[in-house]
Amino acid sequence: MGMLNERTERVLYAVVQSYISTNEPVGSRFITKAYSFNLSPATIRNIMADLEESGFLLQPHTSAGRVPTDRGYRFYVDHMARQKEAEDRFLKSFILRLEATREDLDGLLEAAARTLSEHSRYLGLAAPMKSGKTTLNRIELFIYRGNYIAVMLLTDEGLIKHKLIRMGQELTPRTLRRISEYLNQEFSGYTIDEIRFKLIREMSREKALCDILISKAVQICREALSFPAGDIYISGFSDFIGLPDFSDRIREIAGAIEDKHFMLKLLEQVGSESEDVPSVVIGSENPVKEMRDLSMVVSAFKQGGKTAGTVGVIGPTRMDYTKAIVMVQTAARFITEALAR
Amino acid sequence: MGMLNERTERVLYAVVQSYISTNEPVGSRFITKAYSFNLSPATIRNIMADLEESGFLLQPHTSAGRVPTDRGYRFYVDHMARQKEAEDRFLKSFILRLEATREDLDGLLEAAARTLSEHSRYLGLAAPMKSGKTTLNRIELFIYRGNYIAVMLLTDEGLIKHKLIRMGQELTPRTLRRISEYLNQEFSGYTIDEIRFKLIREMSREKALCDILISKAVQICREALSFPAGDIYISGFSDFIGLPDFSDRIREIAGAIEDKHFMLKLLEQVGSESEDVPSVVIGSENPVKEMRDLSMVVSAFKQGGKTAGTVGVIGPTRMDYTKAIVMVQTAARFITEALAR
DNA sequence: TTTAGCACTCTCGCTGTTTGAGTGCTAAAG
DNA sequence: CTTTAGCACTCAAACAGCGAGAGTGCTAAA
Repeated sequence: MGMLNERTERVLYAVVQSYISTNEPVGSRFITKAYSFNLSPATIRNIMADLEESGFLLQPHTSAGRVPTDRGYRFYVDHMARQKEAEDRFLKSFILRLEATREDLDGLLEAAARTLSEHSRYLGLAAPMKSGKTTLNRIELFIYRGNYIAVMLLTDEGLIKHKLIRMGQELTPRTLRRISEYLNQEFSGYTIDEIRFKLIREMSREKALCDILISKAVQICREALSFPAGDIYISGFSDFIGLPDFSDRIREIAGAIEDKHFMLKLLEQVGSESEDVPSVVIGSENPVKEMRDLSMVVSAFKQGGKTAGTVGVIGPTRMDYTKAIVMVQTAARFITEALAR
Repeated sequence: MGMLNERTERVLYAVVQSYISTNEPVGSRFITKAYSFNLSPATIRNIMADLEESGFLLQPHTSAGRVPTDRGYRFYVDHMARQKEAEDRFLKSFILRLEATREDLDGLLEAAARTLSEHSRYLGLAAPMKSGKTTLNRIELFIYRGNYIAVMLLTDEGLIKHKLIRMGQELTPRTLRRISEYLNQEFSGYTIDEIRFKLIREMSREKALCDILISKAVQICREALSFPAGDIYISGFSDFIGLPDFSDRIREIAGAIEDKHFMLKLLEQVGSESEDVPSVVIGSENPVKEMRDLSMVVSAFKQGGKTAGTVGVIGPTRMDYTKAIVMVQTAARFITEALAR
């Protein structure tokens, strides 16, 4: 599997790199020149034929150059050496950008997605952990315009949500305060999922108790927790869609990207396994079939030891993996660090 | 200007309608058949030649059918009769959809944009009034994780914003409450713009007073008001971009749409004049040059007599104006009504 | 094992041709 | 004076044929 002799490997690298930057099938002659092999085109052809046989390359048609297969990219990614200098240059502008936005998690993630996309020209992504896993720090309630209640949820992770709830009748400030105290006492420190669970139990008990106050509280909390899908920041749409790779299928891909729910699930599925180093999913490896000819580089960022969300990049299979990996990794690290402060 | 004889007008309508639905240049023969004129193609040709001379139609090339000019669309829009039945059908599903989301303004607008785009297959837009014009209902502060303050701003219009602010040192709950009281007393009932103005005055006075409390308060308020551009809900990206009209220029258009700041300014510029009936901007009439071959239908919705925001649709110049106008109008009315409750 | 040489294949761009839709004009008919 | 039939004309789009060029695989010599 990982067994290619030195020379063959070099040829594979050359093909991948060249194809990544030009998007043109690459021929034997070109390789000898551009990568200064001391070999004749014929020899390269033999090597390429071998590489094709073992599934790392393929020809779009008989008289064209070779193009990497997904497997070829995979080999490239798994064996390539890190480019240190790219990292440094990127790191600087990245930190510069993010440092400027000392906001809450949302602001940070939005900036991350944008920076990622601007530097890569691919699609930049950032999303906090599925909100169910976040733990509630506290919940605040106010009366608003008589018969509405404004709810503000704060989580330990810096995520903030608000919601307006319409009430049947008006509540006095005093009742509201009591409700608020009850909710905080009962639910602070639990994750949203746990709270949802507890709420269900509470609902049944509540009937028995017939305590109107608690009933109201539970009702408010239920409504407040009925979030829409969850946040995800996506940036770089236009550059991405302008890429020559998808001149057909634009519609389809645009549709997938616009569906935030879908993207979130995608991130979640791919990012789950990642540890310190970003995970790379190449074309056909993608579990989601709509994404079969796209690649993703995704990494998780943490807070207090726990995974707190994901950042990443989506691009064509011929994306610049070296750069993408470095960028995503830097981004994840930086966010982790920023959250730790 | 509005002087075309009955018959000529009918021909113009036929061309516009046909072109809107097929996106193909329309010929004389086709018109006679499809719209059952009791005239020969030759006659129609003469009429069309007249229409071309007066600038309502043009030929893409000599041997092709005619296509409406922007002026042609304009005439069509200004003179067309309302289609009552389309309205009713749309109204029902629209209300159904929006009724389900009894949320705050944000939720309402998002639903509106989506409904608009789904029913039109164009780009659906919805945005609240520029936040500077909204009036502050109240401001709430809490301590969060020691050295952060969570700020929640509520406006009279149902707009809610939150922000996390990092403080140099920790504040006691008591100080915070006093700050909060000060801010509410000082700023409630003013518009955000006014508050910004007052803040500047306060800043200078503050130096003289040397009151640390007020100083802190002002600082917090300043930070809290440093919003990003403002919200706008855009929906239907993928359908829109898949339209055959922009198969080239996709990149450019996608770029413009992605730039929310730009879109917001666009809406503001176009929507300002609209009263009860949506305003229609056709292609070259657009003040913004990037949008010169797109059309927009925009309407404002109100709250308490004042304009509270805008909804609209963007499509190709050959968009279905009848439908778009009815839809946008219904949407605006419905939102106005929903806000009144 | 490498390489030169050669025949072969296939895309791409160019050219010319045909087809068909649609026009404008003219002259006859209403 | 208006409408219409007829006809010549124009042009885009579709198609076929062709040559050039890039790239290959194979064979035989170095």
